[in-house]
Amino acid sequence: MDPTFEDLRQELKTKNIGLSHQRLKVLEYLAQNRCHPTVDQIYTELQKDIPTLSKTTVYNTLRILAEAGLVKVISIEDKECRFDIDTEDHGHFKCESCGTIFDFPVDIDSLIPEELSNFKINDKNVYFKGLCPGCLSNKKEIN
Amino acid sequence: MDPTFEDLRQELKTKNIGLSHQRLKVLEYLAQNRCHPTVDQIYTELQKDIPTLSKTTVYNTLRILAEAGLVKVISIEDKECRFDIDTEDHGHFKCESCGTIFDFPVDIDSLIPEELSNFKINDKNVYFKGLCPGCLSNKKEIN
DNA sequence: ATACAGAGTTGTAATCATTACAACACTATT
DNA sequence: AATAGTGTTGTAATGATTACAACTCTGTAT
Ligand SMILES: [Mn+2]
Ligand SMILES: [Mn+2]
Ligand SMILES: [Zn+2]
Ligand SMILES: [Zn+2]
Repeated sequence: MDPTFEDLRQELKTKNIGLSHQRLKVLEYLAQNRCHPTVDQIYTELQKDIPTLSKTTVYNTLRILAEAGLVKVISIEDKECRFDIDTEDHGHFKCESCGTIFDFPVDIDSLIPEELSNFKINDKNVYFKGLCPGCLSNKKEIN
Repeated sequence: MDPTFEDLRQELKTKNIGLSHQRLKVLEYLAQNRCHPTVDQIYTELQKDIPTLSKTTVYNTLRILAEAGLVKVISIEDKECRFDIDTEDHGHFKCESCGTIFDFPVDIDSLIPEELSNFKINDKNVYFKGLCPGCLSNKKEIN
């Protein structure tokens, strides 16, 4: 189900978006690191490969990919966006202790109420916050 | 169901939070303006009553109220927080054209999957984005 | 009354992610 | 070689939020 890097490359071509080296690298990074990275993580990692990379390019690329529907922007809070190559509907759980963001399945469409029948829905988000099992057991050990 | 201003005042007292003039005004504003205002909206409006009001105080107050569970912070995106006096579970729809945030009912608990049974959930959010009926019909008129 | 402590408020400066913008590089076409 | 178009880069601006130190207010102990 998860699209391969090649699938994504093909989709860019279809949408007439130039296949620059930097764009492909950002896309590849997202395809291989499905941990919902921040701009800074992407930038810092790719800089190892592309020493001249500019953070502006990362921002530009992510905006283009998001507009093309290839990545989803996740704004759980933090005023620091995260990016998800998985654009299928699913929920996110952010651990308030370790910061990890977990995916979980959600049948979002089943909860659209009658009241929204006259609205045009473009984007659906479900996210929870709390503590993950790992951090919960760490806490127990301390007590 | 909606708590009155007096209920809220009482709850502050119970939680040993000082009932300063500024705090009560912020609380009152939120109780009377259920449009999910921004810090700036709250600040600008209250300044008419309290000319010496500082924006820092608004930030401080909202943090205290949020920590006490009296208001809910909504971070739909925009890197501009909004505040909701309604802390019961419900969904939010943000119109991408006029910016209005609508409430809608959601049975959030019904969609918590098995996979999260070992997680401690502190905060649940559902929000959609798109176009509201008003903006949709405006668009039709133009075409 | 005076002094003192604690809580709350205020204004200013810092922080930090994001955006704007202009110069530069790269590629293809004439 | 000149030109145009696209993409990249670095720097400066923006804007919400936070840090911080000075000030005010109120109640209490001396
Ligand atoms: Mn995800
Ligand atoms: Mn609401
Ligand atoms: Zn954790
Ligand atoms: Zn609208």
